Amino acid sequence: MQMVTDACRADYNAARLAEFAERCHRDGLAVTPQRLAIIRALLASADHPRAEAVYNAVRREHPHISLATVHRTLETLCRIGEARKVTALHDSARYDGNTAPHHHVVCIGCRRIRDIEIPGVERLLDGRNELGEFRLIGCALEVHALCAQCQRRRNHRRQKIKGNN
Amino acid sequence: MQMVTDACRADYNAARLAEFAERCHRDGLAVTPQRLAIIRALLASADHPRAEAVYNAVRREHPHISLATVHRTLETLCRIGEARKVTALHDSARYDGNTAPHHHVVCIGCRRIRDIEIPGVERLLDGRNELGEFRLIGCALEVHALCAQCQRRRNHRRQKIKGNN
DNA sequence: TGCTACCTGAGAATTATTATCATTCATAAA
DNA sequence: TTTATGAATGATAATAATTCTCAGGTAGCA
Repeated sequence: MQMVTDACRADYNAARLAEFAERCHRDGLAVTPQRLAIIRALLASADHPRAEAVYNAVRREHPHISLATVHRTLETLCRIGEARKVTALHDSARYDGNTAPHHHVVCIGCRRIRDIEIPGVERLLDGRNELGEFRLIGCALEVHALCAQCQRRRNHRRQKIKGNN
Repeated sequence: MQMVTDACRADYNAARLAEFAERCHRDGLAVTPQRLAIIRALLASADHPRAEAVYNAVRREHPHISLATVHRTLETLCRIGEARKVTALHDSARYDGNTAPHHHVVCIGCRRIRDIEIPGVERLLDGRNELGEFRLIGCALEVHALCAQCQRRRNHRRQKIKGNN
């Protein structure tokens, strides 16, 4: 596992950059030096940085870059599928009075949440040594879906990739 | 599924309130009208409300309650296990340049994130009709664990339930 | 090279949450 | 029942993360 040499990683990152540029052209997005620097910083970081960490990394090359640009660009990268937001679909904390073990379905359109029981999720983690020195506490499965209402809505006005950046 | 009558639900909620009061006494927490109102509002809401929604519900009975109290109390409920935070362990968005399908381990102590491959998660969702009118997009499994460093730290200064509320 | 729409930087605005602190109150002991 | 005391609350300030606004700049195309 993780037998990735530096050369291999460099090749992968170069491929990802090319893919990014290509996708930008396809979607009518400009390939700016800032965007390139931000995706490079993201690819270079082994952890899962927050916007500010990316900002600090990029600032070494682009001392005048704005934090707002980093936020905007990271969201753009997620929208076009060149990055993922690790943390949840919600910008504020949601609470659940149901203390029985269960999971959640979240509508990626309206962000509504519904409980769902999915037996066997915990069992997938049994005897997995990838956890290494981590001691397992529990897990939460977030199912991403589109509710009926949002399906209809999307079918009408098809959302454009370009969005409001 | 969901053949829960109103009477049944009322019984359950009453039991949960009693459980809450008992747990407060055990942990040295005061059973205040505000706390009772907040847990009642949480139990009564079918969705997964944010703090402000709970605030608006509780305000009907307690017009003078403070939003800060609602935030504090919801966190307290989570701490003592009478509620769950649906959304993630992080207060700010984390981004991941790895676009290959994978999941995440999060340390509940230091909030560090690590990628993990867990085959078969998606398969658990195949042919599940609980999704109903939701159209499946994907899913994200967040494994909660304690990293080696945080395990050592916790063994030293054992965390107390009462916290700093 | 010039046009144009998109992108960026700067900073204000917004939103969510937490901290501070004086006052009030729940609890338990007298 | 009264009283003492530490904890909880309300009001508000502070902080933190993110988004908005808009003037000026630049990528990409003709």
